Amino acid sequence: MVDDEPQILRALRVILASAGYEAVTAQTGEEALDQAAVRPPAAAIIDLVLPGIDGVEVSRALREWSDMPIIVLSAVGDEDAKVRALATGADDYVTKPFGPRELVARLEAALRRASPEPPEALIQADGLEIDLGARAVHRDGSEIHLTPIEFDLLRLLARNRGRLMTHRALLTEVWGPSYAEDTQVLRVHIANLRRKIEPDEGPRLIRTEPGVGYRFAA
Amino acid sequence: MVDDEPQILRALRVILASAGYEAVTAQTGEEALDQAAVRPPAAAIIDLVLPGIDGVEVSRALREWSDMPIIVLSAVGDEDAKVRALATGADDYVTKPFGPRELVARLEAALRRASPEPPEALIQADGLEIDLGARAVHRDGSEIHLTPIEFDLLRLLARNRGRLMTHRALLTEVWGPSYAEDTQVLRVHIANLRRKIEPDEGPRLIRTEPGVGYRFAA
DNA sequence: CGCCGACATCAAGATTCCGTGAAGATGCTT
DNA sequence: AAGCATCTTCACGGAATCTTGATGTCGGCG
Repeated sequence: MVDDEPQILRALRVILASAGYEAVTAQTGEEALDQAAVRPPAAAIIDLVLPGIDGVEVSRALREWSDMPIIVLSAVGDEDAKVRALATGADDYVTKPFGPRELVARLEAALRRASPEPPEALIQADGLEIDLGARAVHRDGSEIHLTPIEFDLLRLLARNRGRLMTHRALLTEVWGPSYAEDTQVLRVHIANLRRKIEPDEGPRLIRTEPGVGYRFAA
Repeated sequence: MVDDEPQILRALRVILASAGYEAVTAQTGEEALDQAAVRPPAAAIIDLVLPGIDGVEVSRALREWSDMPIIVLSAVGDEDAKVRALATGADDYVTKPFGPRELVARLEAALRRASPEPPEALIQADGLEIDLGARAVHRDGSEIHLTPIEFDLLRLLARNRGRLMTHRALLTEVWGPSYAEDTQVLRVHIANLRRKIEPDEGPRLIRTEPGVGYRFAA
């Protein structure tokens, strides 16, 4: 949120906090751009009139590198100002005074549009495809059925490709901290997983590091 | 564009035509939904007060199967009405009177946000046809009657073809967050749905992933 | 060469989870 | 008030999954 009047910022902060959002504030455009660069927010609410660079310029600068929803606030209902802000890249233009619930509703409508669903990764290795989003694994086009534990294990190993995962790390991640010492159960599930995903010939995808843990081929 | 006053429709048509858009008009919500189903427009501008079903209901019905940008027009600046419309799925809410250039600017801001490829309104899989707009399901030309919950379940699964939907995701989407743990009721409805839509032979359309959720065949 | 630790594999239980029929419960229509 | 459609809850057999114990294998080392 960017506004040169601390009073407005306080009010906005209360409104957003009660709707479950965390607010980061700035009083000038420069300050806002600096903060957004350091820690990009999910959305921006920008007052039109600011000392130094104005709200439209801030919007334009944000749009250079970000798709975040931008809502411009203003006391002026001038049509030219609205058109200019919206054409520049703002998603909405709200004139003061506004109701707090309306602002939240407009913010949420903009957020809904901006991020339908973050794309999930697709990991590939030696003919094996791991679709994290669909929770599915394929080899040569045909699906391989994995049980929940097997998939969790594979996902953990594949996300840390090339890195060595200790017995303890695998056990605490998949089974929980209370299983940290139970290497027996880990061995069984690794064996089951290997039977399903390993290629018939060639080097193994899951390598054993005796005494330490397992590693997914790089 | 949907409005019960022909005068407004004419004005809107001029505004949009001068901005380079082709406008299709309707005077009631039912008419609008019919036209949208036949030839889906790129966006919708809907008056809030309509004879019969109102603008918010039209928005909700469109959202059942479409992601098109929706702008709600209204003479009432009531905050409740705005919040309700925006929460239902509208992208913007413009109060009359409005400037023509502002409307076009808001429309273009909404279009800019819209996804390049619209989601399919008719899903087909193995002889099964799911018409999201009409909330109807057919197999081999004959209609299959589904209860509201069954249709919502099927729609959610079919929209995420191939992706695994967890119990929690299905329950929170269809029943609401408070039902997130009630897997029992989910099992019963999945069974009922399967009885109605599954082919007599061959692999199942809805596949069970024990301990995790369900998946609609890819 | 034999022992030992660590691992892989196999084969039962043990446990959890799922499918299904049927019996209330609810709400709407006639 | 009765009928109807729908949703929810319960009970139980069966299936899928997980765990556990036993056995076999391999390499290092005294």
